Amino acid sequence: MIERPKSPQSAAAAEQQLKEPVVFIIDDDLSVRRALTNLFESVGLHVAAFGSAPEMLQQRLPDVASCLVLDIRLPGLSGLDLQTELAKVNIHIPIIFITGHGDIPMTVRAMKGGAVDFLTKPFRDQDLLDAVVKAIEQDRRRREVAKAVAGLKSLFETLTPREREVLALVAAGLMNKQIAAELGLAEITVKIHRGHIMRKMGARSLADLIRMAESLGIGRGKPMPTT
Amino acid sequence: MIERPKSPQSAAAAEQQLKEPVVFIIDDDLSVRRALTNLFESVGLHVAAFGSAPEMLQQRLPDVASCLVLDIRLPGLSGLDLQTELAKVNIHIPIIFITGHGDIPMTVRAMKGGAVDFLTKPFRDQDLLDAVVKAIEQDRRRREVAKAVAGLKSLFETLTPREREVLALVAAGLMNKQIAAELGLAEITVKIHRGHIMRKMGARSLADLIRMAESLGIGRGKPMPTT
DNA sequence: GAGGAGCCCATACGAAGGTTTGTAGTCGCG
DNA sequence: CGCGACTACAAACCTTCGTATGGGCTCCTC
Repeated sequence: MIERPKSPQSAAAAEQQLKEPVVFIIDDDLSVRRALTNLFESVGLHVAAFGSAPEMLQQRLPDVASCLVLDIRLPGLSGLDLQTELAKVNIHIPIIFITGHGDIPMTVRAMKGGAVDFLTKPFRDQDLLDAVVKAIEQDRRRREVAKAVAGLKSLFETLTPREREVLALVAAGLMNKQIAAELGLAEITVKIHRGHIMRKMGARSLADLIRMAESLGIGRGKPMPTT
Repeated sequence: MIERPKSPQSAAAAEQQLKEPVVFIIDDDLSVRRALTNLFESVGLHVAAFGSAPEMLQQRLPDVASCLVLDIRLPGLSGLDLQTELAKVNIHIPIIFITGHGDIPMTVRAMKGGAVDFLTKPFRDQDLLDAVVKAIEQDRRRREVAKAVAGLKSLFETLTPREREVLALVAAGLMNKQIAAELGLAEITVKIHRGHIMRKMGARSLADLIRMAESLGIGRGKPMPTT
């Protein structure tokens, strides 16, 4: 459950394994990569630059707030394609597109796909920096929420099947005797399950438990769009 | 609390006061308005068309699912400006932009501002219809949620100041005796307030009440981005 | 085949939640 | 000034919750 890779395979991802945000760059033009790298490093941001999408996809993405500065026009897998791919694999890194020759449909598709910003060359360095800072902050918040939910999920998984059933009915607001009837149990049994649930979930009050269940999409909530 | 206007002041808004969705159109070109109106009416959608933004702003917007098809280039108040204005006044109608001469920055601004879609002329009728249908569905869902929250709010407003304090602490998961201590009351008094709260809010269980409090941003929730 | 996990239940008891009935003080308003 | 609201509390009573102790069953694994 707790896994912590100790042998980083990529130099790029390795050095900022800790907590510093990282800006990923994908651009097939080396001089652009260099310029962007310099720009970001000049404000103290860590950078990992790649010449193509596949190069980046091979990497183990570090578990820190990050964003991706992406040229929309790339040989092979285009920027938009990469955006689609990442979404498919459930990687939600915020993307900032840059392009020299973009058009409106491309822009619309990118923004609909959740892009943070879309800049046309030439752009002001400051605009890109602003977008990057904003994107990283957004990713940081997203990761916070995701981590919290993941924590809840792992707690939930320590529950036995029966306990999960009981939890669902508790979250629905039924009384112990109603839950017992529903599941064909004695009330005392429900109480015991309930006690286990509270302890395992680390809930300090019913209000707590209800909110946890809500976050997990149990009882009355609709399933979350995942991490 | 229940208000239902019976004297519609605008013909346009009047005829679909009931439940049919409405497509608003703003375009300074009469022929475009006509064409779009025909297009939408041909698929059974109600339409209200205007030649400029102020014309529409004067209207009483009907309380039904709707969307706005907006030319980005308008004399006076531009489409983007209107989008900004509407956001300021807390009107969240989904907007579909259409334009003949758009550029990417405009597109980005529009999409960042929450636009549903951004079409460039010439576009396929079907694309516009798809966008409109999607936008209306989105608005319908938003209105549902907003209505539910508004209902909760009006219930909450029937609570006395003291009852609200108690509710907050209940939602935080405190026991009656703790709430009593916190507020300098006897436990029995808290129980009585609690009973009133349950009845006034129409909560059928504590789980119910907790979720209501959550929706209202009470206890542990963060304030919602409003309606 | 001993141990553990998961499930079920009884008895017993104390703690917490909730209602009813009745009392009482303060305020503001018509 | 009387009435209604909001507030607060007590006594009495019942329900619901929660836990502890102890017992029993099945299934699976080491």
